[in-house]
Amino acid sequence: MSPSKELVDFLNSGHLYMPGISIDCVIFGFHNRQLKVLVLQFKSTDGYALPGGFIRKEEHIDDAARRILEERTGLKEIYLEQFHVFGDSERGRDDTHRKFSRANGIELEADHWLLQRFLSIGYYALVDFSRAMPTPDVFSDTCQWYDLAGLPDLILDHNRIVQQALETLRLMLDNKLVGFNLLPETFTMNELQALYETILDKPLLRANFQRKMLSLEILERLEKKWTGKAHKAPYLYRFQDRH
Amino acid sequence: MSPSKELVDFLNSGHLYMPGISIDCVIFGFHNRQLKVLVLQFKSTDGYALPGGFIRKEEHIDDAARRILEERTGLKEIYLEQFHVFGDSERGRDDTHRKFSRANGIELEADHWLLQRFLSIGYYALVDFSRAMPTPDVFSDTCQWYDLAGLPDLILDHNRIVQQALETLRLMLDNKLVGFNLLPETFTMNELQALYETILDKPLLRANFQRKMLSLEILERLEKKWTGKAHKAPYLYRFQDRH
DNA sequence: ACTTTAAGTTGCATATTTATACTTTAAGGA
DNA sequence: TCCTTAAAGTATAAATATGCAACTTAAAGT
Repeated sequence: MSPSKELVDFLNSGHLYMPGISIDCVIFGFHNRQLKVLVLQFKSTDGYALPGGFIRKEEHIDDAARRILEERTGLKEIYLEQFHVFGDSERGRDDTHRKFSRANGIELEADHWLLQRFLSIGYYALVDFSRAMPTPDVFSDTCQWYDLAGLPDLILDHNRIVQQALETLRLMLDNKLVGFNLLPETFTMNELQALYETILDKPLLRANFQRKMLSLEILERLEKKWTGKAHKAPYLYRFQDRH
Repeated sequence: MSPSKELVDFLNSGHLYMPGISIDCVIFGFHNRQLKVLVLQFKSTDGYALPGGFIRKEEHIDDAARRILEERTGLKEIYLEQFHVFGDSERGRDDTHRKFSRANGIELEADHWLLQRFLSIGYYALVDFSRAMPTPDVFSDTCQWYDLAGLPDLILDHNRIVQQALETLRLMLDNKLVGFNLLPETFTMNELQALYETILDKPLLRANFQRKMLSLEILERLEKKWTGKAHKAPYLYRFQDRH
């Protein structure tokens, strides 16, 4: 098979980026009581990977992460946070990139920029599942949501990166109180509780959860939501604008 | 002035390291109810900087940080943790390194490896003030403890790096419970409380602090300490060996 | 109307945290 | 010797938070 122009251009674009450093994004979504993560599937190979990319020579690393997030989801102004640098000494020196290129019609030179050791800065993002538009990059067939529990084997240390992102998210849930992009604009108390239960992976008591959330005074109660169900209608809530 | 051999060797050693990435260490100590930080003063200039260094091409980033820590303090097996990557797009592109080299007798070429943009991975370490042996590197006149409150102006964004290390330390104090290298082998409850008060920068109630610490079951109570003071003698404590 | 169901709320026992008071002990001085 | 002082150690009370269960409310089906 003959290589695509986009692939050739990319493989020749090493001079645009900081060498030896990449960014990988763990993009969390929430749907049907399940945490989801965006995963790419490479063209012509069976490799799965986190959305990632490189840092332009004149670009702030946070801007690079935001750019990558927007390219994969179309979303801007999302909660996005750096959580760890992955720096094994042999990281990226396996044959992942060589195999991918070969499967797409290009044999990489031994000193190609993609074949060197790479550090990766991990970022995690929380996005509204219903608003994200998963978009493959030019090297991928698909960009899809996967249940956290049903993730495929990912390349390199990407499974570990997801794991550590999740641990960081759990820690942050107690401390910060993330300006929750994981839910749509308005939501019921039940939906919020389901999100917490999914992230923390443990059941919470309904009465206590409600009391706690309301006492934090970060929620705004709106009109009731019509459900059509044979029971009392729940209120809708929205996160208060932070000054 | 003619440049030293060490300096020349170092300036020619760029090929040994990952390009564009450095490590900066915020090394905390504790003495006289004050948090201290190790700071280097460059030779022949008035520049102050955090101990830092570069990552060898085949070195895990955590090993690099440990190596730098040991070179500056002589200490091994210290609590050391990565806390943030600093990645402004212009970071390292100012004239800090050029001025330093010029003051020491070397004019850097425009494309010298030290003059490019650098990311820096921030690590913080907690060390026993009394056991550390501050040791300047070949580019520094002194390596000294400075009170956190009385830090000089540091190069680049190093003051901000210290600030963020401190914030991370405060957060971790609640969650983890850091295997405290900041104190000597044995200490009184009062000394431990003073440390907490200094890190958190707020007073704590003596009675409650004692109860809390003892309930954690991480302390071992030893014999009493003779103070010669006109009051009850305090017990000495030690952190329990972890399994 | 009566039933079913889930939302919203309330009460209370228990646990944890915060604040205050009391007891103990080492040393100094009358 | 005995009283005083000061800080360590301990106990108690008050205020909050959490766990658990029950009660009330409202929307829709029968």
